[in-house]
Amino acid sequence: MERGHATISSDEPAARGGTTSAQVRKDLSFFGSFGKRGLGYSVPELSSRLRKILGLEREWRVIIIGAGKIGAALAQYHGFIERGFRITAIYDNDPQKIGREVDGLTIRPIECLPTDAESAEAEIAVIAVPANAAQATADLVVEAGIQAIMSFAPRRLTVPEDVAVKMVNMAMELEGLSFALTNRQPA
Amino acid sequence: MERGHATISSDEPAARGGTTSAQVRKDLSFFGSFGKRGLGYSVPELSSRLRKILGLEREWRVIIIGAGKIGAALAQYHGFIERGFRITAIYDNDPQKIGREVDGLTIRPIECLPTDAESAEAEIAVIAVPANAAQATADLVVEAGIQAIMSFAPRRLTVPEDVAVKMVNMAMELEGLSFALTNRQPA
DNA sequence: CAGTGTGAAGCACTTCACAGCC
DNA sequence: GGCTGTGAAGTGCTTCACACTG
Repeated sequence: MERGHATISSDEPAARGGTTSAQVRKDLSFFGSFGKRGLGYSVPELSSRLRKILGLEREWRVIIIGAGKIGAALAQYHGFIERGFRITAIYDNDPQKIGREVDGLTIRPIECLPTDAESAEAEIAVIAVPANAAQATADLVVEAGIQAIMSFAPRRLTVPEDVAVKMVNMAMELEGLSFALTNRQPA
Repeated sequence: MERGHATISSDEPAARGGTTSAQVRKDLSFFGSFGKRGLGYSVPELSSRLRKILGLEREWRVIIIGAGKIGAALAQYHGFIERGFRITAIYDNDPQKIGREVDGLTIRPIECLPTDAESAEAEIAVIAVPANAAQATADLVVEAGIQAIMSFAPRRLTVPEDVAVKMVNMAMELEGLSFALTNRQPA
């Protein structure tokens, strides 16, 4: 953060986040009021409160399903563990891939997921399989008792409402840029 | 799509997209009215209109900056070319990486970007560099005349307002799931 | 009569503005 | 005096509902 300020006021994170100070205060006040009037927010306290609220005090176990380009890249990406997300397993259904190692993890057959889940229960599943297998995979994951899914497949997933889903679709993001470029000046 | 319907009505894409038929009609009507009352929308016409609106009729040239885990994975990911986004170059500043090949592309030194840009102008830049280099990279990209950026660095980028920016932050997505899991039942 | 196109109502999120506290 | 916390006003998006048309 800033060079060791013990306290910050709402307009600084606002500027960073591209929003307004009022917004920041409203958001924070939703969880209670832990700022000091005339002073701002104590940085250590704010940080610890937010970590608690976001559930970042603990480590989450993440499994990756699909050891293709995206799945493998995620498994190797060390940014996750730094943020408290430990990848505990990676699965695929391709015999060619099963048994290979990715960043210290052996790719396991997807059939193992249900039994694995009993012993080493993971909380989050990353779905990185082809679009047409996405729903079946999601069903499997839900069946295994996992309640949070991040999916890279460009398909809306149908899951019970107590399961949280985040979709990431990079092609769609690019299409957003394409739209922006197209509907600006005529190149 | 559905098995060869010549026409669809607003509630079908609505269901797929997880929204309502009214929403779909409003969105489409923003660009003009090309549905037939009592019938629906002609699939070929709708498709071609949307492709035109989104700017997907042409191929866009994309460069990737940063040949680390994420950059390399993107370069190898063939989903982009299928959607009309051709990766034309990949850059890095690490001498160890420069000259290596990634999916048929030779990693080029970042210094070449300005001169490359003159000859083979790309429209979209993907920034996949460490967070602390993101802003400098963005400046470089803007300097080179590129008007659309997709960034994987967890930093807000400051760019001229005629430059479109899309941020992708997977750790933040995971934090969203963490929040959802934490603020559900007490596990 | 099925299904679009669209004003009008409803709703949620954002910004304003200011009393209250440090 | 500075800055939070928060009702009140404002703004834009979403849903409703229905006249209209092929």
